[in-house]
Amino acid sequence: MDFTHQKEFTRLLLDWHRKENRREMPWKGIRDPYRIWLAEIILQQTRVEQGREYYERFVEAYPTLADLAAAREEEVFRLWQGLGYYNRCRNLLHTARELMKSHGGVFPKNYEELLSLKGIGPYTAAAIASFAFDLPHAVVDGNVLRVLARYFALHTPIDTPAGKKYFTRLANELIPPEEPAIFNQAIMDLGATICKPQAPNCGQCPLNSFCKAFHQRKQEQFPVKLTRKTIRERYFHYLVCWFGDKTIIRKREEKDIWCGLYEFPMIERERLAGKELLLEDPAWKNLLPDGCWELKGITERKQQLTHQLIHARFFYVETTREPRILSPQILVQGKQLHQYAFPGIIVRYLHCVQQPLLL
DNA sequence: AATACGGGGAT
DNA sequence: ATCCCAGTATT
Repeated sequence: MDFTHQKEFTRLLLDWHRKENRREMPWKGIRDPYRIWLAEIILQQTRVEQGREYYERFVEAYPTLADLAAAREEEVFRLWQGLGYYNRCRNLLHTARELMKSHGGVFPKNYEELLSLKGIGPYTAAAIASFAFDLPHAVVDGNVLRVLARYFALHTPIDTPAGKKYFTRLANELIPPEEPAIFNQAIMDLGATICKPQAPNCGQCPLNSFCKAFHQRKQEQFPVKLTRKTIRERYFHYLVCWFGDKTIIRKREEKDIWCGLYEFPMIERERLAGKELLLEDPAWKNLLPDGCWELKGITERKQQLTHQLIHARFFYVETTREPRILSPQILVQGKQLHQYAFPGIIVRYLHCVQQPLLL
């Protein structure tokens, strides 16, 4: 590959990082691979400010890999509640246990073995390899893609496997083998603080004298993406059935959104449905024996996900007889609900509507 | 190669 | 509303 001003890129970036502001983060500069790993998993597709408190929470609850591996899954998911991308949480625990069981509780010290672990992809493997072990692997995240696409004015789309490979190879040409961690830290800091997605601060960018996109005043046109978007609309109907101070929940195990979280008995339909149709459905009818229940209220909420818009309708019902639970449903007390992790749409519903029952 | 997977902040 | 965030797994 032939790129102009490669040498200047690395030199100016490191010079800038040596003197300029660095964002303060609890995981910055640490060498413990466990905590680096934990931070990187939390930060996948997550803003630093959103992830920070989750990191603190996890370090407090599980100071070491062994502590995390020994934790109950329900508890770990409860700590993760609200962060999104819940497979990260499942893989986190899986890999913690895998490391304790098959690796003597020690992180592998090379890129390939790190990459083979569940939940660790190219970015996270490079982050652990460089930050914990000083290995010369360049991280390639959204910041890096943007900085490189602009500096070299590269039209290669960043959101394809081929594009990722292309930018990864470039980043690995630029990284100085003697201080990979500093380089990785610096390029992400630059992307986050100066080479921002919108309205980049090119005027005070340390690289502006060699930045090809800036020279063309086209910095906003990079990076190039193959935009595609289809939003699916879904209609969830929840039965919030109270028998005294107890209600029914179940864990979402299917391969779908919110896998691993809990929810109320739910019927999905092509469109919003009324109580007449839903209460005829065997799934709910069997839970509510004739004549001993009463519908007390209906609440609607929406939640926008990346590729789905969820319309939820909550049916608040009280019964005078104990519902006939079918596995994997469970009957829990309202005051125990806080032990389980729920999707945001349910958390907000409970918070606003069901306060007295939760105490 | 395309798609799914969350939730929140910034504009 | 739209974009994007210290990405990864699956099909």
